[in-house]
Amino acid sequence: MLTQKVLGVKGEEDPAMGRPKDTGRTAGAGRGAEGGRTVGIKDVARAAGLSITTVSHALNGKGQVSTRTRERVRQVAEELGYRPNPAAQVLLSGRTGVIGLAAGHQSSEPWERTYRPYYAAFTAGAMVEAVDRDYALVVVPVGPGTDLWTRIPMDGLIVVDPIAGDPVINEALRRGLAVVTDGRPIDPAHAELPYVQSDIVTGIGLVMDHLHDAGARRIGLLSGSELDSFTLDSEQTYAEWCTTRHLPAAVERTAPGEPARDAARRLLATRPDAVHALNRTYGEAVLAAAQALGLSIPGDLMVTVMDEVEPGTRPALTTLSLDPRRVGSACAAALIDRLTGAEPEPVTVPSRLVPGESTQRG
Amino acid sequence: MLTQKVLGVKGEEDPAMGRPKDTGRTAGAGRGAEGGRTVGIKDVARAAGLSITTVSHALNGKGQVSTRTRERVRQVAEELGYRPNPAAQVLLSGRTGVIGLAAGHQSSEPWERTYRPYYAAFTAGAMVEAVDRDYALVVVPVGPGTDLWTRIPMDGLIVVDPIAGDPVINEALRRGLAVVTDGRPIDPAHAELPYVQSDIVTGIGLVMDHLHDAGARRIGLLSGSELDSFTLDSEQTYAEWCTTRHLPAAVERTAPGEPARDAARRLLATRPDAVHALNRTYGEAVLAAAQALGLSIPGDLMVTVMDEVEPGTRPALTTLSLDPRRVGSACAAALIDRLTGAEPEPVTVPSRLVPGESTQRG
DNA sequence: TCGGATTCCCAAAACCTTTTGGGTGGCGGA
DNA sequence: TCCGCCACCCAAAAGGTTTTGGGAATCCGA
Repeated sequence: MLTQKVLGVKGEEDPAMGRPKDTGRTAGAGRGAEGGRTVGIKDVARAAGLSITTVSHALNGKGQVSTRTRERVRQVAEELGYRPNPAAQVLLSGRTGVIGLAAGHQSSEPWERTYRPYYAAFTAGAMVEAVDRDYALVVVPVGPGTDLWTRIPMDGLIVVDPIAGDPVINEALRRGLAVVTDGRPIDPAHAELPYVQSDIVTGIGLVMDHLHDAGARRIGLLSGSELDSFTLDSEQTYAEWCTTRHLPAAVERTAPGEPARDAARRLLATRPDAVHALNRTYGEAVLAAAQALGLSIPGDLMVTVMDEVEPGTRPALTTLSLDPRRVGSACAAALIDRLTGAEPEPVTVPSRLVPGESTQRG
Repeated sequence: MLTQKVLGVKGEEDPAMGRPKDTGRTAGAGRGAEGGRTVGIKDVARAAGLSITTVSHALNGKGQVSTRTRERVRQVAEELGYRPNPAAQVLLSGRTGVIGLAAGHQSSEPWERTYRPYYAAFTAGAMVEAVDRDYALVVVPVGPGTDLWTRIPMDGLIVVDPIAGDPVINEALRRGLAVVTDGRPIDPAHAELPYVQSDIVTGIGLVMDHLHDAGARRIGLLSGSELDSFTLDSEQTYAEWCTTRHLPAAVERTAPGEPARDAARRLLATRPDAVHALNRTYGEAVLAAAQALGLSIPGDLMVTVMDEVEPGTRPALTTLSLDPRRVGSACAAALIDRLTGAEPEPVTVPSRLVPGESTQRG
């Protein structure tokens, strides 16, 4: 009886399918040099015996065109397979319907970040929001010597973690693009830009309180060399927290190009009983350095990290999660608000603490 | 001593930064209705007292222009902040430097898939490949009633899991776009398209052998309602495997719109001792249905699933992983080959089996 | 039959750049 | 002195669409 089903599966299939033995070679279509030029509105007009104007009006429901003519134009256009050239429409209207997402720091290997969970989730959130509002999102690489993005038409740009004097922002503004940033712009020249930020102040507070409650008294911070608001605010909030509690503070930063593990080693040399790391890489570096020193976790050292966790899973390291999907969504919303004339609402997205084993003593 | 460091951090910062108390309101720039129109090549020509032609030549290093003039043009253009309008360049050259990635089936909620790990990894792979070869990647939503993607200029399109008579492919071809698919095109009309595919035949073989080695003799397959090559090839390979081994086969499909759990229940009613599920959702549905029946895993029922696992982690469910990043990369490469005149190499990306607890008896 | 209002349609400008195919003036050689 | 060549530059077309500002019929009432 089971076998019957399988036969059924085999038999009732579309006859079109065959085993994949054919090679996937290239086809004929395309705007190549071959015969078939694309059919333009001009061709439709000629075929219908009408003017270009009338065809345009008929197709777009704009001007005064008799119903009969309108219908005939539709018919002819359909037969010819006419499709308006998007590039021409963009040139004319100035509106592309595309917003860009600048991925990658000027200061770092641009694409390394793409793989990171934060970017992936951010992108997904921004994409959905954009599409909901009838925009497409193009993720563009930026970085030293990468000007590809300037050659692709777009209406606005989302810049993640802007830095002081951010060249991408400057170039975008010069081009007349609307700009929204994820993270407060550091540069005073960009202070007027709309932005979305994660609630780092509260988030760092959550982490520190959590560690403190777990018994930590010498909490170190492993930070980065990038001067974005996330890093700066994290460091500052951390410092204020320590000062308020009259507890010692130790910040260590990875120099540009330096392996995170070296910075982690330096930090552990200050003998902290807990460390908060500003991203996953740094967190792993702390773990590695701790292991090299024979420190047990969480017994000798508690570790927390800024990272993204899959919803519903429990991370090994206690994690401060920034909800990047919501941040991305908010960025896209703000940018599109700006493009459509609405005043973007300043947004602060709350972060949440996901406890893991790395801070659970006993 | 620890405290000193913190003071250092607070003190040596760029004076530009301040606490984030200012609201992120909108700025002034933009091509809005306000005064500042964008400066075009015409403005540069006028300012330099030259013709448009000469300016263009000077800026692009094309025609015969004296070094002195060339330099002066550069100077003026810089001062005016001239940037060529990408839309005009696209209209003229016909080349956008953008390739699209169609996300979502015509038959399914378009965005549901975006969140899936497969898409995320696929996108990342395609994006990196595209950028390496000086193309940008725009992820466009497709689905019933979604024609947004047709309005954005691009040179080619990657279609994931094409179905019979795929409307996206047809529309793309009609527009003269180059098309590459992830998964062999089902429709005979698209048989000539270049494609990249995962090695499903080998992959299913791995899964079935693995289950068989673990003692399974009545292996069921939980499949989907989409008629793409992934589904079809999986089912067919599965059926052939069962036939060759003279073992019973049971395939159950979720009807469109039907909760996966119902199909899983139907499948378990055939009393299999192992089930392979064609995606994560289906795998979870099998687990849920098994639990409802009081079946223990892997004791009473072994479960395998097609899914992506983070490299270096061990999944709970034994997983057939398709290496979507490589697939995405190969798709982008093939598409760009096609655009640049090269003949795309047909590619088959191997899949790998990652054993988990769900098939380890004893 | 004429004027005016309608109805339907069209020519041309505009969007911005690149490229083609000259055109102009100066210089050297004859 | 004249011719040809060279160096430098430019006008105009092309690319495909939308929109502006009419223009030519047609129809109605007077």
